Amino acid sequence: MDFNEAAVFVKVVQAGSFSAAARQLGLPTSTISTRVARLEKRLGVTLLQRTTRRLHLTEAGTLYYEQASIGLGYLMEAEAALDAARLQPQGMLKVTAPADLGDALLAGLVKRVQTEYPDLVLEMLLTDRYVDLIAEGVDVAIRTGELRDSSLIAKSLGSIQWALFASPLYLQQAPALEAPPHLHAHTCLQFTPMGREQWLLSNEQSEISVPMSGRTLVNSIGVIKAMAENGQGVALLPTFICQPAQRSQQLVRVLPAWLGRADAVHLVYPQQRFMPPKLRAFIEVAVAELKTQFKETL
Amino acid sequence: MDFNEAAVFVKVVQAGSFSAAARQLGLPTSTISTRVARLEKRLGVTLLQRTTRRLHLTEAGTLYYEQASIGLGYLMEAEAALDAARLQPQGMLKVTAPADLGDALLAGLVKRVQTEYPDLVLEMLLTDRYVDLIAEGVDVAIRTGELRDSSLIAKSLGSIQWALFASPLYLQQAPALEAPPHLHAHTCLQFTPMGREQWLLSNEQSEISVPMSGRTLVNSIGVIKAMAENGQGVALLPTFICQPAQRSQQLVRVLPAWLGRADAVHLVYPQQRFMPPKLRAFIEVAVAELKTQFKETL
DNA sequence: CATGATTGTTCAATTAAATGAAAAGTAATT
DNA sequence: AATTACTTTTCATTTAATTGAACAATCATG
Repeated sequence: MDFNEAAVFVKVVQAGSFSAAARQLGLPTSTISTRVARLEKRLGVTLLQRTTRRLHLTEAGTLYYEQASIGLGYLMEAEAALDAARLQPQGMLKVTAPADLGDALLAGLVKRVQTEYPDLVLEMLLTDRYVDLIAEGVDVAIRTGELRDSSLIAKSLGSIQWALFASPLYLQQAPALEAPPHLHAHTCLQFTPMGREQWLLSNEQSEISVPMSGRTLVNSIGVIKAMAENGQGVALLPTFICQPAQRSQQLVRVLPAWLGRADAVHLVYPQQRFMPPKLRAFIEVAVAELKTQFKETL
Repeated sequence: MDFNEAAVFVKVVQAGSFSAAARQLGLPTSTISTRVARLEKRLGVTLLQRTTRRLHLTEAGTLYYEQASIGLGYLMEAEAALDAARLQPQGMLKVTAPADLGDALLAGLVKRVQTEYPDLVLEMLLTDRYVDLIAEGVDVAIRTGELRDSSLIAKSLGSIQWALFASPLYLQQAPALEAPPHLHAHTCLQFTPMGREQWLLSNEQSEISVPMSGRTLVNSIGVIKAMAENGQGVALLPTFICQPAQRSQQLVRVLPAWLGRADAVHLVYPQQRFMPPKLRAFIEVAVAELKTQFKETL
């Protein structure tokens, strides 16, 4: 079954002659002649009666032409629809990110992307579990930490710096906190994925492991931040998330010379032959927006 | 633009894998792979995301598939419609014939054709003028006399024998009519297309030309026959047309040893690669029916 | 964990299609 | 009536597509 023969036949009918069809299709007349003849042979009917320098569609030709031309219209429509979609970023883009990346950060990202590309629809999938992008039909992920899947393309966004925070009220009432070992005398608000046993802190000279009592563990950075603001203890949190609370003096840095770990942040997406415009658009905006939020990776 | 690529792509989607599509299409997997890749390159988009031994239709792929599969459906429908039409004679068949071939003969022909092929619709174009079959969209002609267009296929039906007829009543009252020269004493009812000047008559030994007075000329065989039956004169008419009148003794042969000309009769139709079923059916029945009506050609 | 089966991709050899040129036929123009 | 222009068809040469085989990766089975 060769649909290109049908396409040539339909064009011949529309153009009124083999020669005119050849000109319109940019093909030699011998190609037109051969393809129509081949179609007639394959179908076992005469579609065009051709003598006296003129063509006459046979009844079979008319029957075939009516259906075939509609079909070809759809096929061309299919390509036109793709062309239209390609020229501007539009449609649904599905993004996955860690649930605790920070509401303000994600809200800001969505706002900026959709301001620049009004036709884009974003579906954010915030989850702590590993997401298989291809299997789940997710276009792009924001991932922190070490990357697992080497078949994906990764684009660095910087890194998340963790640091110690507490409220001024808490610090007024609490024992002195002048070095990391003093933390064992304080209420430590632990982020469960960070680990239950210890906090690793470092300064320019050294690194220290502070054992944790494990009394307060929450797997939500937002809840831990709120508890810290309420004076319920000392928290180890991403610095970029606490910046607004620092400005309003609800939180202050504790032991500022000592830092938690730094987690790399990447955009990751599947390798594919042709980059969809909406994905390219999203990546461009996300990089511009998020690089300002995270610590520059050295 | 290569629609066969689209067909392969659509089949891959429907089958769920390249390998399954290859089996269903009877093509090697390398052909499937190459054609889909070529389609993606030509369209400039990724239609299928293919990793981990599974396929995922991209959004572009979905967009394209929806339209393309409808289009291909129409194209296959076009072929199916032709297949159905080919298997039984049906539809309109346009036949041209001389206007004066005889109502009974033509009525009989139409009746027999349509009895044997109930789905055939016959349009009879009875005319004296030359009909260009292809230009006028006529499928087949019954032609008498010498053929003009050698590009048509001709199938002999026999020949029309012209002979002298008159009513018994006329002959009772008229002068003796025992040899062709006696005709000048009679009223000769002339069929204009036969010629205005003379009647050519022949027997086994010789041929004679009888000059005509030209007083009664009509270009309708039916009218001449009716006049002869009314006793208005002697007519030179096709024998097959007069057989019923002979049986009822309204007409009798005059000078039976002397005959007019014999006109060959043919079915003629355009040469074409594939004989439409309805034309083949008509020819078969027309030959069977008409050969019994005309004198067998030696 | 090793093996076999299945997937999709790539490449050199084979096969098929496309093409330019020429031919035959017809219509339009001079 | 002769010439020119245009049509469609055919064929040898050129070009492109198809294919079998091999490869790499993954899944299912023992």
